[in-house]
Amino acid sequence: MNTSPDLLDTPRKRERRKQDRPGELLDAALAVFVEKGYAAARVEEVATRAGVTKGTLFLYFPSKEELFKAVVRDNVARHVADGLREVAEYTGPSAGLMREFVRRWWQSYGGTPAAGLTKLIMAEAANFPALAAYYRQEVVLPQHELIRQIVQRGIDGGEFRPVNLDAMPYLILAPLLQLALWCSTHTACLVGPALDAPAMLDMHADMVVRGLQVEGGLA
Amino acid sequence: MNTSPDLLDTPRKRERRKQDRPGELLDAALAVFVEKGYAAARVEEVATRAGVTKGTLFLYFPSKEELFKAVVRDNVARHVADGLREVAEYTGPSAGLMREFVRRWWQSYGGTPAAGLTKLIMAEAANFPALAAYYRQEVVLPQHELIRQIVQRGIDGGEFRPVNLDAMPYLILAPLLQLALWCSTHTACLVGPALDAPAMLDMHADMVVRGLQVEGGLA
Amino acid sequence: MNTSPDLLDTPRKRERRKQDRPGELLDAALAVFVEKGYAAARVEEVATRAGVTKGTLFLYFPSKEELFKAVVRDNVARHVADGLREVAEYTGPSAGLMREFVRRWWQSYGGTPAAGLTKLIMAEAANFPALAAYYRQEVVLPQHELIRQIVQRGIDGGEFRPVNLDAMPYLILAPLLQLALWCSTHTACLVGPALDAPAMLDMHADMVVRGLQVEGGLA
Amino acid sequence: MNTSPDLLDTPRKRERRKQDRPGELLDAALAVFVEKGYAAARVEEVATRAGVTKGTLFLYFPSKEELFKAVVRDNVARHVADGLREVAEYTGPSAGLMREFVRRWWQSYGGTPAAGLTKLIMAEAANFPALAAYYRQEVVLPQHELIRQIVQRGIDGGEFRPVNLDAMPYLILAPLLQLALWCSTHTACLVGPALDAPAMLDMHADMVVRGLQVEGGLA
DNA sequence: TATGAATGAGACTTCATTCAT
DNA sequence: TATGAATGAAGTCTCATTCAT
Repeated sequence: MNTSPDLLDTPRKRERRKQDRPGELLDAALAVFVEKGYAAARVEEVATRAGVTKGTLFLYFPSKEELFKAVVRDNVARHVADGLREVAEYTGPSAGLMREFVRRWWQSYGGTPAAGLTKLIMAEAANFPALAAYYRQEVVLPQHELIRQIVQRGIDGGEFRPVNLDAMPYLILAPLLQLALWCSTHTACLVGPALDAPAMLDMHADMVVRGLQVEGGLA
Repeated sequence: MNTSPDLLDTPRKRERRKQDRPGELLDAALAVFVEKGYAAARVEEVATRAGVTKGTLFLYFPSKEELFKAVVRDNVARHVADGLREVAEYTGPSAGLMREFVRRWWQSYGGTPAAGLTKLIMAEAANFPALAAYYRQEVVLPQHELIRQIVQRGIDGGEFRPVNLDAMPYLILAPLLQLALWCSTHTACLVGPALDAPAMLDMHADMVVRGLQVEGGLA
Repeated sequence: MNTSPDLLDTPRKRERRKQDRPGELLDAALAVFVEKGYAAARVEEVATRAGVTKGTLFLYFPSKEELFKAVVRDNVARHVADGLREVAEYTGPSAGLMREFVRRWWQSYGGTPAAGLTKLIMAEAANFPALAAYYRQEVVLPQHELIRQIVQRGIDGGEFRPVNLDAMPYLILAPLLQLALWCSTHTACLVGPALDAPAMLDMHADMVVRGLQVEGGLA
Repeated sequence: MNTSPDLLDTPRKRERRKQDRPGELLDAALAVFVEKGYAAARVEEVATRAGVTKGTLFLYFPSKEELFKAVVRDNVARHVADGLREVAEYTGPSAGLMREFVRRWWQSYGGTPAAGLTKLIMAEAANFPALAAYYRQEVVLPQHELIRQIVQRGIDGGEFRPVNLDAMPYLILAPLLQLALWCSTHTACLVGPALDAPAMLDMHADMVVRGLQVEGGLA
């Protein structure tokens, strides 16, 4: 009957597991959903990967659909704007800022398991319009805004040529998204042996910067 | 009582239908699969959209899976390398060739219903590895090769700077694929009001060409 | 408008086919039903074996069930009591009569395609009680009666020992029915390499006669 | 609050059910398959007779076909050679041995629900050749061998006349099989009011023994 | 909290039957 | 009479969800 004194600071193993359950389930669910797609994913496989049984999963999430929504929210919340805002504090040439953005995007999102969300949301947009809208609001729009700001900064500083600001987010994000997509899919079978992500990112940043710089800018 | 002379060239209604059925079903199936994903698509909806009943569909395709494969093959066969090869005969500056490629890609694939395949294949790659391999072989690799050739041509002609040839296909295709993907998804909910595809394509081609041109090239 | 004079005695080929259709369909149906069972038999296969299409079959028989009933009636009508009655006119020892019965039964029923009916009726008795009753009335009971008469004749003549008349039909028919059953099923897989039917029949008749004869009868 | 001491030896209701389920389902399936035939049997009826719903059945058997195979194997395993081998230890006249064999065959197989298998296998031999082969190997051949041994014993002992050993299994088993078949089918409709099985068996054994005994043997 | 047996709605698929030609 | 495309009822099977333990 003795309650151990460390109850509060050092939860016993059992309890820690309990607290981790939702997280473990969400991780497993993300993996399975990304791999199979929403409809083809079986809740039993999610449960198994999380080390519990089907019934247990339903103690934490009332339905497959809610589990799916939680997966999206969890990963969006986890990564959105994670370190991106600090980009605002960057001082230095806009070319470097752009390269920094690309690097950080990959670090905090594209290279993480959450990148699979991109494919997932894309594939299920028609089936879960509310979720798509949520994703757009929380992920897509902020990223677009950030990119516009970066480009505007370059133009204002005379480093970049004036361009249509609205197109840039798409053109800059597209290779990043596509790369994330390839990496989260069993890449090999679709695009071939090992994509060298870092090299690709550098190349991409390079192309973007060159494409934006004023003509003969560095001459 | 006059036996019309066109009895032979004007097939009777029933027969005409029979010939058109597979095509109508494949079109309907493409639409439903793209919209819902493979697993969430119901064969009954495909049949209904094609104007027939469930049973009829199985007269032409032995299973949902075979229907899916047929959809992929039909659309791949329909568009692959459609007009792309003629690019090879292009004479003139490589910058113009690149712009021509982007324009044609959109015309013959990205802007067609078949563009939905991109999302479909991506989402189902893990569930249908054989199909993914087929797609890679017939669609991905030829496109990559073509892009490498265009860039190489530019480099050889002194118009483009030397770059890592292997990265270029990904960087050039990514915005095209992403645009196709956005357009084939109920775009509005994900990326917002109306994407101006032509403008985006021009901008993309522009960025690519500038990113590749030798420094101060036109100076 | 000239009706050829031989219309009645030498029907033209086309017409003969038409007249034969029902018979050809019944033969094909018997074969398929025996091979697959009623439920597993597909009307299309029956039609194909008869050289026509599904639709044509339904011009002659309004439903699968009616086709089945027709098959039973046709074969029952074809073989029942075919030559058996004449047994009644037999003069000579009852042992010989018994042997003659066995021989004729096989000739006119057990060895014909109609023998497959036995299995069919047995298997479908519960599903088609009316048919089973019909078969019992037209086939089973007459045969039983005949056998009872033969045995009674032997007893009356002092050749056979007095036995329970009611059991004899079963005991005498069982090996015949079973043999018919084995022969109509892909025999090999069930009872092994080639059953020598004639030898078996002789042996059976021999056993029956010996089993019936008065003790030391021929001594 | 008293924890009953028999907690371990009296499984909870749920668990007991779980253990019994396969057996209950197999029994129900045997009955339905025998009654309707494989194709006409509906899995839902099997489930209902076992007191569960459709879905539950598929928890224990992955498909209708596997259920069918399990039914055959279960019943074959249950009865094959059950008590028949002990016949070998029999000491006494071969006539008595033969009568004993007939009695036991009925006791351990013909008179049990498993007897329905005979009809089932016969009817489905063409549709399930592997199953037929299995049945032949495990049931038919051992029985044939046993019968040959019994007859041989009688011949060796001078009790039976020399006969073709290969025909005897068929002739001796045929009435037994046929009787089993009649009893497992709604007998009434096919062979009439109540077959007196015991009397029939005695009569059969009697006929066989008389048919085999050396002429004037008992005189 | 965790289990896992049980459920039943819903999907794919088959095939007897119809009917325009 | 013959065809064969089309139908739709019915059956097998899956899997999210429930609930007694």
